[in-house]
Amino acid sequence: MVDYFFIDKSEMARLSTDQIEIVRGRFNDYLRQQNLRQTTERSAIFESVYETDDHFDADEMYLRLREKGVGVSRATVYNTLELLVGCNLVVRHQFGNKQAKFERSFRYWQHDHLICMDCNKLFEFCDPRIQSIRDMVTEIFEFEISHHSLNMYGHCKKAVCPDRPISN
Amino acid sequence: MVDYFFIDKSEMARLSTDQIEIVRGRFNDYLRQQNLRQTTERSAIFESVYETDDHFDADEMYLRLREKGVGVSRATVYNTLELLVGCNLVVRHQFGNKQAKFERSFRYWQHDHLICMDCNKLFEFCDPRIQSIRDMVTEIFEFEISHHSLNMYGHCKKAVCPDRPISN
DNA sequence: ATAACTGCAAAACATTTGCATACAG
DNA sequence: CTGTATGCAAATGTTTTGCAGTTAT
Repeated sequence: MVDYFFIDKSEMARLSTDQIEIVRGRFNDYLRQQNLRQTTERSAIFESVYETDDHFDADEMYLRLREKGVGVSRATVYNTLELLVGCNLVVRHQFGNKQAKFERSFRYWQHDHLICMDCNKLFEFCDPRIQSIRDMVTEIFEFEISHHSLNMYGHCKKAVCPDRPISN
Repeated sequence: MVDYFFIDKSEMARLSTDQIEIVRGRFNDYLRQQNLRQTTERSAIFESVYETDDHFDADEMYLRLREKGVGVSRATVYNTLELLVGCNLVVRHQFGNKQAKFERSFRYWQHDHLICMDCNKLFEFCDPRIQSIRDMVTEIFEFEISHHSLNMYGHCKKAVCPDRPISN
């Protein structure tokens, strides 16, 4: 009945070497088209983003790169994430009033998010009705919808949220 | 066919004196219940919020109060908006990565937003399918959804966005 | 060569916090 | 009275910017 509703992470997890090659090609084509340069920093950031499958913020990416011994500045991380968003290889999310989160989007199965307000854990779901809503808004407002964001915020019904951080 | 889909602003615009009285009562009851004080600043902010029908940010509210000769600090505006959100008389929205926007929520018709990426104009709509999605997520993830935010971002299809700011 | 990119540090921006003073209950 | 709330200014956290030096094309 609701198979389609869950996101099967394993199905969209790590990309094969071939697939990464394709995406890398897209990024490089985009840079060329826009007369932007293919620098070692941009490539390193691209690789790191496409190595991971989770949601990350700019600073996490910065630290992740540092740990790997890749010396890039925060400014370059922000700049490159922006470029990746610009060529649709990364999407930017805004959950509540926290800092922006990013997620790679090649072979991205359009999905929305459920956020646990106790532990901040993220769940993904996919409901076909959202597409009908998009279509309706497109028609009625005569808009071209470029993207949407649907976030649900709530509390896990289990007695105690298993991941709730210990506090006051 | 889609009458329900548009928000008729005139239907939910300015509240009558009686209605404001009721909401004011709710705010004061909330303060009492929480052992918080009813200060002139909090009251002034409440009045100003409930006098307006649009979306505003904390700084706009601060300036609006200053203009009216009400001397409150930004800190108090932030604090009081937080209280109003806490007792469900105001909702906080996050559109893109901009600063938080607030909107009064008494006689609030649950609605979602469409944002024009050219001029930042806001449109409101209301689609019953979003409730079905909420119900589904509630059931499947065993969550209690406290609120959601659905924002669509796009471009107006008319040749030129009439409100597009003049720039480069 | 030369225009674009980088790192750094400073700036910008929204929001929060610490603390001395003021005031509601 | 007494504990909260306030205003101010400083601190915070995230993101952007300016600039001198570096590098891809």
